[in-house]
Amino acid sequence: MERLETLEAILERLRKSIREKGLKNSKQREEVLAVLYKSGTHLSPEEIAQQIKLADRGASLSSVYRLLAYLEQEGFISGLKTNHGGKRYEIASKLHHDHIICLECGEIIEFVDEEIERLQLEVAQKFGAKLISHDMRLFVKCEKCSS
Amino acid sequence: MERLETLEAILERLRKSIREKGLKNSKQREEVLAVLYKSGTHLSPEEIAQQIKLADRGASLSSVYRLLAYLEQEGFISGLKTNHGGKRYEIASKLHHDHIICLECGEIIEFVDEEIERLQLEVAQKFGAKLISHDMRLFVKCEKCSS
DNA sequence: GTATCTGCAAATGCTTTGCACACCC
DNA sequence: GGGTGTGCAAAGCATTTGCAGATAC
Repeated sequence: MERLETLEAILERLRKSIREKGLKNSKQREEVLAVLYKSGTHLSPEEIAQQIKLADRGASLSSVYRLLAYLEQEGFISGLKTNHGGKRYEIASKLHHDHIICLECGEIIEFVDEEIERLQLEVAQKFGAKLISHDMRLFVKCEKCSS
Repeated sequence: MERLETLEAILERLRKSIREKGLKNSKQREEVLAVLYKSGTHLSPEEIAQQIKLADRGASLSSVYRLLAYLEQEGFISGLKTNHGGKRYEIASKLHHDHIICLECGEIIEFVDEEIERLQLEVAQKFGAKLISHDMRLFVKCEKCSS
């Protein structure tokens, strides 16, 4: 999925947001965001901690959990519940998309279906409501797991 | 949401399915199903164990987990991951539906759009996957909250 | 300087598993 | 009677929390 911003632009937004809240920045916080940006996929907290360990002196798993919670709350990343293992995270600065999740191996596929998007708008209208956002997950048995 | 079957009919299906697999029935297994049928809502494993305790001699929490896993796999019930706490279960014998949720007042509207259902099947197929189930929530500002 | 952030280890919450006994077919 | 099912207690994971020391502003 293509990106909407450069990593540097996102980090600038992060720094500004931290400053405005009177918080303090840290290398670890930026690293978590950078790792998610570079990977482009959905990573588990464990995987993120591993990646940072490679790139740098590292971040403890508990810090990664704390940082992820903060970054998600601030809208820099978004979490996704899987059926296999725990939550996974991805950078929020991507084009809108929905998810297909394999119930057996946990693989995640991103997709957009314009027709469904249009129908969702219609459904909301039919009930006199204004559509703000949506969350759609298709749970499947993927190609690999079927063979 | 209205029910499609009586409890007795579901229990009959369960007994048949158990027989065909060469398994053995148990009071606890039927109780789990009965509790979910009667409640009509989403219950946690803990709540289910509590309910059975009241109605009967009870079932241990670990058995409830085992029974829920079996019943879900066999399609008698369906699990739902919540944001806080663990999984919750509901009887599968309800009409399928999705949810429209108002971000302001929290109102929940149930709906089904056959066209979207069809497209979801198509999307999964396009990726070579077999659709098992889906979860779709439309977040809106409802009619009342807009005026 | 001081409030926030970090790492560690222990605690927590939900779920699963090993084992001995109970029960259904 | 033999194979399933059950309850109990212990183990397993993912996640959270308390605390002492490190660090950013």
